[in-house]
Amino acid sequence: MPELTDAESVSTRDRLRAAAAELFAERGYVGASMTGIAKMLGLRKPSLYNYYPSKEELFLELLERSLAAWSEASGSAVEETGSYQERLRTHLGKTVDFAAGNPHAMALCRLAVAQVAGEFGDRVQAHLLEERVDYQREMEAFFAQAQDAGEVATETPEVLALAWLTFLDGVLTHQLFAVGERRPYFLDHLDELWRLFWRGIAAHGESDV
Amino acid sequence: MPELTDAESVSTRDRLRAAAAELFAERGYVGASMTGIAKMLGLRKPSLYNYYPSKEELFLELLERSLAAWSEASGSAVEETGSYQERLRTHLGKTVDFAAGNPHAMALCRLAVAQVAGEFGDRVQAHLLEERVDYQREMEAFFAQAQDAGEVATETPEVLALAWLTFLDGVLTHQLFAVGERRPYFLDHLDELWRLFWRGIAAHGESDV
DNA sequence: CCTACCGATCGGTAGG
DNA sequence: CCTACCGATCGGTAGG
Repeated sequence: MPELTDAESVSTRDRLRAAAAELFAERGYVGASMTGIAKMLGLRKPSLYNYYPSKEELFLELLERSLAAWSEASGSAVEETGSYQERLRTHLGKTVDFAAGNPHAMALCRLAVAQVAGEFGDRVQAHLLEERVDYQREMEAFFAQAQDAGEVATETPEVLALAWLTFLDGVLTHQLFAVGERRPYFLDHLDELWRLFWRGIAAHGESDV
Repeated sequence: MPELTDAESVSTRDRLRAAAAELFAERGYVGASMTGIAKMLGLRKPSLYNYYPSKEELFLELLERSLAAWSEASGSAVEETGSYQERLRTHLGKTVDFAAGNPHAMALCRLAVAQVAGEFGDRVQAHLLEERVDYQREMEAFFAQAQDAGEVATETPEVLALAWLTFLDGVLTHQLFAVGERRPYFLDHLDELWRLFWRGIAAHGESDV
């Protein structure tokens, strides 16, 4: 918990986080050096340690902030208005928009899954997996409600949530491959992809309400 | 192109590749050190340079071999027998089986997308993207045929192939999160996920053949 | 296949 | 916020 001194040092802290997220995303955990991050800010390496006590702490806070920002930006599908179909479509749009606008956040999460080694890597991986399971549970609750409303198929909510995660991960992978493209080409087809997905999980012809 | 001397040195080369793939997968490109790879083989670092002239060449060959093995193991969906639905299901099964049995191959590909820096990183990324586009084109041809046969919906083959890639990437992401689990839990639901996916892209009620 | 070694860079600290 | 520095490790080479 670093203490805040004045407005300027908060601002430097923000710039530090932005630079670090960029370098971690581009080069991986080990490949991003503290010297490299400092250079992006026009500073020398030791100055960074006024803001974060170690590289590990810096990475961990970036990851936590990314997950929190993501979660906030994509909103809770359960709390939207309209049909469950509309709610999920809105949730998808928010999530994709966040990922498009914050490519580093997505890259940090991918990194954290596997490519951070040792005891620290295990902590990071466990943290991420926990968030993922929480999200999965939330979506299971959403699909259970959608099922009660007769909007989705009669598979278990667990399977429906798993199908949603599969679709969402797939879309985000397209985003990952589109780094560098100003206008990712798959975005032009997002709505068609969504419609095909929804058709797969929508309730069958007869309504049972 | 290293020259083969005798049976023993080929075997050491194979062990080197296996060890290197494992360490790259676990720690990323920079995080995996030549010393670390050598230690896994009970050798000293300089000995590795009898087999590969540099770390970059080693990584590149591992990536190419992984892609080739993957491509061979998952087969061409177009060349299977049976309905297009059956062909695609078989293709999915082979791909998932390969990924489950060769987690390092998958990890190397994820690595290569983003976390290899500099000029070498650009080469690697371009190589991978090319393979992906080739695969996408192949699947577009598959879906064009399936459409002629009246098995799939009337979206363009491009969109259908994109939907397939989305589904497949999503499934492989589940696999990525399941590293360490002896029996990835999502595999128990693979067939249900497949059915929901197929329902989304299958031809609508009336047949137009 | 090894020992010995190269210059460069790593995360982090001391001290101001 | 800096200079100066720590021991460790990096990819790679020389020479045998």
